[in-house]
Amino acid sequence: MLDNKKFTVIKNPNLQEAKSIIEKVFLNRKTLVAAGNCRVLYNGRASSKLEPGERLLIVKNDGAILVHRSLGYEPVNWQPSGSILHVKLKSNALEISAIRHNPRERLRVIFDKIFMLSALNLNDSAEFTLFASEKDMHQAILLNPSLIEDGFKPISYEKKVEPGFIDVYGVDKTGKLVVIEVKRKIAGKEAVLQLANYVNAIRNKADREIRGVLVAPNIGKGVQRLLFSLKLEFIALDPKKCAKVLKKPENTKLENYF
Amino acid sequence: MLDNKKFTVIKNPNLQEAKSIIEKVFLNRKTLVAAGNCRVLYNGRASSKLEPGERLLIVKNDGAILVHRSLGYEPVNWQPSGSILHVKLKSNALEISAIRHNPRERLRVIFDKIFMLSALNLNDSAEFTLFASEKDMHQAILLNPSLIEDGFKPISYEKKVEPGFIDVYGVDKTGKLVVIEVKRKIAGKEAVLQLANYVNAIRNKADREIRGVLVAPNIGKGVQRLLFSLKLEFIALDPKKCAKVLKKPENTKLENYF
DNA sequence: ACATACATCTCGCGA
DNA sequence: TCGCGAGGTGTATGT
Repeated sequence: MLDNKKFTVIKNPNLQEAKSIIEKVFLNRKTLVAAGNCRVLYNGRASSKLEPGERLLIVKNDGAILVHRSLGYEPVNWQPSGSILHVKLKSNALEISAIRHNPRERLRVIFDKIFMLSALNLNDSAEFTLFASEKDMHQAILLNPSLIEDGFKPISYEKKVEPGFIDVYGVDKTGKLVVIEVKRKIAGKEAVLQLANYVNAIRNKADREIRGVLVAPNIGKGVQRLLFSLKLEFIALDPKKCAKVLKKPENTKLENYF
Repeated sequence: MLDNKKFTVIKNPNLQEAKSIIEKVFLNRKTLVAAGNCRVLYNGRASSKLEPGERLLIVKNDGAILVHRSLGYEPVNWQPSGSILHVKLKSNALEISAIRHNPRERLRVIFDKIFMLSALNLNDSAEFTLFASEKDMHQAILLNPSLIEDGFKPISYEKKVEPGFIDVYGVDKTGKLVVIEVKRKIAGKEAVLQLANYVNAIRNKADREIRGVLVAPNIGKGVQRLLFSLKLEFIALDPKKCAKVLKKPENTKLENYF
C-alpha cells in the first residue's frame, strides 16, 4: 500500500507506528518528511548539539538528510547524500541516524513526538538548466573574443600552469600574450593574486611581453590600486551578456570552435 | 482554526483551496510544506529553468524558500530568508513567488497539481552549540598557549594589519615575534599565501625577527615545499583537541584572559 | 582517493 | 550597506 501510492500522510503517529513507517520508507526509497519535537546530535569534522524543539526533517532516498528549524535558508544539521540510514526505538524516543564515512560522521535525530509523517514518491526526471555561470563566460569569450577587446585571439582554455589553470589564454592584436582570469561576480583581491600567480608562471617560461587581465562584471574597493601596482588590467564583462551570446542559435555548438 | 493548531495537512487540494490556505500560512507566519508537480523559474545573479516534475517545497516564515528534488543535499532552487512572498492563481496553475532586492532576484514556483499541503507551527527557541570551529581553536590557543609550543605567549587576537586580520600574534620563548594563521582543516596553498601576506605586513613595521606559523590539523600536498621556500613553519593542532581544552570547566570564562 | 576551484553559495561580523 | 572570511560548506572535475 505504501509502495503504490503517490504519497501517504499520518497525523500524530505513536513512535512505534512511526518506526515501522519510516523503515518502509527507507526500504522503498521514498522521500520522508516529518515534523515533530526532537533533539539533534552531530559528531564528525566538528560536533554539535541542538536542544529539544520542533523541527522539520527531510530524508531523501539517496541518504541525504536535512533538519530544518523555523528560520533560515540553511538546515541546522544535515548529512549529504550517500549516508547510511537507521531508525530505532529507544525508551520513549525514536532515533533516526545517518552515518557516512570519509569523513567519518554521524548525525542523530531523536524524536519524542512526531506530529506529521509523510512518505512521498516524487517522480522527477526533468531537465534543469542554469545560465550565466562562470563557465558560460568562458565559452562566450571563446565564441566571441571581441567581448574582451577588438583583435583578441584565444589560444587555449583552462591551460595548466604551475599554480593552477588559466581560464583563457591568448594573444592581442599587437601579438602580446594575454592571461585572462574570469570572475562571474565582483572581483576581490584574491582574484588579482590568482591572476598575478598565473602571469608570473607564464613570464618565467615565455620571453615575451605578457598582459594579465581580470575579467568580471566589476571590481571591489581597493582592487583597482592593487591591479595598478601589479601592472594588471581590468575589463568589465557581465555574465548575463555572455549568457545572451550563448543563447544565439548559431553558437550552440561550442565544440566546433577548436 | 489554522491559527491555533500545531499543524494542518490537506491532501489533494484543488488549486483554489491551496491558494487560500497558502495565503493564510504566509499571513500567520507558519512554515509551509507542499508536495506536487511544478516547474520553477529563477532570475537574478544567474537564471535557471526547471522543467515540470514532482518536488517538495518548503517556505519558512522569514521568507526562506526551498525547492527540493528527490535527490541530493542541496535545493535545486531557493531564495534566502528576507524574501517577499506572493501566491497567485493563474489559468490551471498556482504560482508562488519570492522576490528579494540586493541582489534583485525572483523565484517562481508554478504548481499544476498539489498532492499534499501542510502548515506547521514550529515552536523552537532551543540552543544550538557547535564545537571545534576555527574560533574554538583560537580560544584554546589563547587559554593554553603551549598548544603551539612551550614558552609561546600570545600578545593580541585578530590583530588588524594591511591585508586583513592576524588570527593570533605573540612572542616565543626567545623573544621572536610569532604570526599565527589558524585553519580548522587541512591547509592548502591559499592559507600559506594568506600567512605570507601577514608576515610581510609585520616585517615592514617591526625591525625584529618574525616567525610565520601555519597551525592546522594537517597540510596539503605541495604545501610543505611552499612553506619551506617562504621560510614559514607548520605546527599541527587538531580542532577536536582544542574543543576538549575549552570544555574544561576552569576555562569557561575566556573573557577573563585579557 | 585526493586536490582544485566554483557557487544564485549563505551567514555573521565589522567598518 | 558593503566587504571580508568561515563553513561540518557541498559539488563537480580532474589526476
